[in-house]
Order: sequence, then structure tokens, then C-alpha cells
Amino acid sequence: MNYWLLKTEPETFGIADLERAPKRTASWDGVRNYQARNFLRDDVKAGDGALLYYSSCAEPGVVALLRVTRAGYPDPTAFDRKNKHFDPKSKPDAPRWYMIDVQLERKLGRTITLAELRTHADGALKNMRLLMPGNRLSVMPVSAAEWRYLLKLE
DNA sequence: GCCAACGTTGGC
DNA sequence: GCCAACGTTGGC
Repeated sequence: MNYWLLKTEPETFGIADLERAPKRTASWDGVRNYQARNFLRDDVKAGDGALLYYSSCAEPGVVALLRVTRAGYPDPTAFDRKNKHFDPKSKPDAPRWYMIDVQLERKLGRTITLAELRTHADGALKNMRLLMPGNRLSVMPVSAAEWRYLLKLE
């Protein structure tokens, strides 16, 4: 089993949306970056754990734990002309973009902010992908050690 | 294949 | 809103 970090802007999609959803489960759609797509398509599996991360907001950081309930499958929003994430180059018989399903496991007791994570960038979180300069990936792996360390911080 | 122009991301 | 970093596009 592997661990991931999934980035979202809270106004676009967040904990409230998952809490409202049936079985607290929703599709993680709209990813339009090839590196992130490759993770979704090839590596993320049902049963994996994921950190829900809020970006572009007052307090960027990790806010909840998710469980992957379905591995990568074609993202239908790419086929929908009216959808914001429509991509005419993605076809149902040759999909370009993939999504997964995730379930809200639980909200964290508190937000573990990006600023706080950075204070560990010389130690336990030295190799954490999120903290690498210039990193903009919206789907990225998290090591088991990093996962455990975050839960300890909580 | 190169590279300039442009768009997006995301912290601050 | 600013701006740096990065990805994508398209002419050549």
C-alpha cells in the first residue's frame, strides 16, 4: 500500500464536498498535468492512503486523511464539452486523463500547515516532495515514514 | 528539435 | 495582486 498527497483549493473542492457525498466518496477529477496523470493512471491503487492538502488559501496545509476506493480510470469530464476541464484531444476510446475515487476517512484534529511542515524540512521531512522548491504537482507520493511523522505532528 | 510566447500554479 | 517557476504550444 502506498501514500499520496492530493492538492485542492478549498473553494473548488474540499472536506465539505466529501462530507456531503454519498459514502463520503467522490471522484478526484480534473487533473490535467501529465506527471500527476501518470501517478493516477499507473500507481494509485484502491486501499492507498492520501493526505488532503489545501492550496491557494489563507492557511495552506494538510487538513484530512482520505482512502482511495478506486484506482485510476478515465476522467469523463475531459469528454464533456461544457465542462471546465474539457479536452477535445481526449477521446473515450483513447482517454488522455484519469481520475480516482477517494473517501473521506477523517478530518485531522488540526491543520498541519505548510509553514509547520517547512520547519521539519531539514530533518524528518527532508525528502518530502511537497517541500521541494518549485514543486507544483497536484498528485504526489508520500513515503510511509512521512505519513507516520505527519500523524505524530497531529 | 529549438525556443519564445503564453498560461497556470501557488506562496506570499 | 505580484511574481517566480514551471508546463504547454506552435512557428520555424
